[in-house]
Amino acid sequence: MAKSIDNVSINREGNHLLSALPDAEWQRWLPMLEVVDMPLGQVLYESGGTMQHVYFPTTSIVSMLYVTESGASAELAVVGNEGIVGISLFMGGGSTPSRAVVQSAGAGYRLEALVMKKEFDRAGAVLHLLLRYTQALITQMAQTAVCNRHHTLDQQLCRWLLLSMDRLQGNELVMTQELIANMLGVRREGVTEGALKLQKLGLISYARGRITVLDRLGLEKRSCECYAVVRKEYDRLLPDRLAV
Amino acid sequence: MAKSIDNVSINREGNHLLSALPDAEWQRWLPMLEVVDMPLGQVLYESGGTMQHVYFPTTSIVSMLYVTESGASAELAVVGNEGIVGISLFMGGGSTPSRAVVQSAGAGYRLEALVMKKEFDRAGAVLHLLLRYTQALITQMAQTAVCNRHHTLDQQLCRWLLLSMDRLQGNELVMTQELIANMLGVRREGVTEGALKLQKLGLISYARGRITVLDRLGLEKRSCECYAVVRKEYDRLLPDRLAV
DNA sequence: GCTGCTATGTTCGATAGCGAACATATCTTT
DNA sequence: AAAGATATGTTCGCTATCGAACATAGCAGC
Repeated sequence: MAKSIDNVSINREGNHLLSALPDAEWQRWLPMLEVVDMPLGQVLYESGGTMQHVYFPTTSIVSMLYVTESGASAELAVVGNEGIVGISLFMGGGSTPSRAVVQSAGAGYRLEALVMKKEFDRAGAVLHLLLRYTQALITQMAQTAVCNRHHTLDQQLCRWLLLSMDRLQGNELVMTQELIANMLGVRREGVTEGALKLQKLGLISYARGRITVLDRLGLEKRSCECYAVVRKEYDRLLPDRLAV
Repeated sequence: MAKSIDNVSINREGNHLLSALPDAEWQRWLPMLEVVDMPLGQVLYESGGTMQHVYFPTTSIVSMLYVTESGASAELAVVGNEGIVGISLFMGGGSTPSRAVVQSAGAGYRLEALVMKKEFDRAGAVLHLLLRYTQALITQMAQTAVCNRHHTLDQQLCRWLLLSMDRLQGNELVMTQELIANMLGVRREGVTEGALKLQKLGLISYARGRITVLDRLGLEKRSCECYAVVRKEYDRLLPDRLAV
């Protein structure tokens, strides 16, 4: 139990938005923040559904995913320890046409929707921090749109790996090619071919759902510009977050 | 001159965000709002550039456009009389990696950046209105990403025509196929072929940069779901706007 | 009424990614 | 050790879109 209390105080650094909070806010939020386990595939909110909580991932990654009428899917953005899941809560809509799914199992904090809304409406540092984060997220979504239009599957795979690695500690990613294909909105076979190339080049190695990045710079070189644009914009807008 | 004053009072209805303002705000803004002409191709802000004003289009349409390193372009969202150009100003970033270009000539209001920021930071109705609008815009960008991934050029052309028509009065659009191709991020020839099909079906007619929509419902049927999703979300989030 | 410019129409080979079917390999359970 | 499930590898024909080249048609200016 002492360990658990330790974790709580340590983990303030686990999510960069939380760690960027002024001390007063952090102290006020602390008793209301719940540590939650976020297993692979968990749906944090459904398309059009109202959300009961917002989530601050620490060791997990969450995808904002859109599923078309015909069943095809496409990731709009990915949220990890740098962000928050559920922006539509404070943006005023309360729901979005997309879905939030845990893409890489791990942990996070959650805060009740009502509490979050009240904190946001104090119109202080929290509001400005969250809006800056939202703009970074907008950039990611915009770049996803561009990338979907103009860049090859191989480039997109690199971009996706890099974005994901930035949101995790270590250089390993627990993720099948099937799931990656779902995120990118392409066929699994396409991801297999792309991954094979990257492995032959010595940039990554993988086996049955475990991908290890061996050469980060190599990936960046093979990626389209989209990764760097997004990365740069996150760094610019959220300078308080920890280096990754 | 009397006419011009008339226009001002009439034109409050020209932009739905302005018309949704509480009366107090409108009265305060009125002397600070500048009527501006917005000619085709005008760049309201450049990628990464700071903006001096925010714009409220009335009879014009503005595209948020991203241009890749290789010169390819893709529209992220379109803003017309329902919205505002320059959200990054109040979101906190001050700039974005995208560009805002006038896609259909017309007029609009503009407000000085500093004034806008001050008004937003009053944290009242203006803030909430603008954030709801921003969420609608986010939906449009998300749907653009999905559409770029999964839908055919023909479907996207229909979506684009419908989104544009919603932001203009009348059923005519002054726009060359070359420009449309730029927005959709495809070749001009592809747009020509798509437009030909639509014309043969009697859904539109066009000649040298003038497109007339003859059968709106027909376009909606040929469009992908993306148009309806975006439209619905705008209606949900901005219920005060005028019917189009 | 000619000239040039812009907008649209047409064609052809190339290619990235799709859809489907099937093969192999590794892990899990019994 | 056998059986099943899961993850990855491979192949083949197909289609939408691309890239490029060129043809036509309407409008603008001289």
